[in-house]
Amino acid sequence: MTVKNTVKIECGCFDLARTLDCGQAFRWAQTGENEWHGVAFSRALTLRQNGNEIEFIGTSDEDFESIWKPYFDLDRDYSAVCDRLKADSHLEKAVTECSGIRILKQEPWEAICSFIISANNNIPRIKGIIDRLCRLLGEHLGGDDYAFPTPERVAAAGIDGLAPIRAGFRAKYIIDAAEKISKGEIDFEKIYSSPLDEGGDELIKIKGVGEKVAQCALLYGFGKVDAFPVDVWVKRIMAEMYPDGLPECTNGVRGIAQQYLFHWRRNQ
DNA sequence: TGCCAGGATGATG
DNA sequence: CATCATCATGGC
Repeated sequence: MTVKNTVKIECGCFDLARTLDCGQAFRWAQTGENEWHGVAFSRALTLRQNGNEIEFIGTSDEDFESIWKPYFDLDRDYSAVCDRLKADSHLEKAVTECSGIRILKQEPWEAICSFIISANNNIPRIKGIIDRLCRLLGEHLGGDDYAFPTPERVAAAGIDGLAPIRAGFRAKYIIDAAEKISKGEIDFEKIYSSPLDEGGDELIKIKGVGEKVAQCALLYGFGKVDAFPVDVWVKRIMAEMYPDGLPECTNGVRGIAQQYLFHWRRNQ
């Protein structure tokens, strides 16, 4: 029997607000001055930050180890990663001004679905659509918390069943993803063990998953920290910063660099 | 290549 | 107030 309690950690390079609200995950909401609440892996969690101290409220030691540690990428040395990124004069600004962003390792299906919804969309509405999807089809976890619905539930709902979430033209893509994944047509093990482009090819079998969504899913859903959306990176941000191409220093952690740049640009 | 399919939201004029 | 672009697409 697991006991719910509060787990406290000391962790530098972890800014709760930036990590939870930088456009990589869409299910966290600010509930207080330094307090956030959300659901991942069918578990609700409240987080509080005080300087370097982070409290994980309402979890168990087991869940902290098996779910939240990998979810918040707590075993990665972000100080080392950020130092490496800061060696690049262009990234330095973004990493310094937006310090403390960690890459969340979300559930693969949730990441795929979330980034399908992100196509030609904006963050407030992405959040709204996902919230309605979870309320409509997700398991009720008590209180105001709902799990992200299983692909089976979503597939069963069908395009018409998704009407209330108001996903627009994306509904048919969500259903295609739910169907293919619930039938086992997408080989998750292969994605985990393959090089980036092969994993991307597997994901692109899903309608609504293009090159960029595939890279997002690899980064946020499969922990492939070197994946990043080439188009967004190069054309939007890097074009001004890097007329001569990508900096070498980000090899190995490009996804992390991308997230810092994305958040930095959003705050300009 | 460019546009559009839903539509809400924040930025901007 | 109006108008515009929006984080990741696909089909015409």
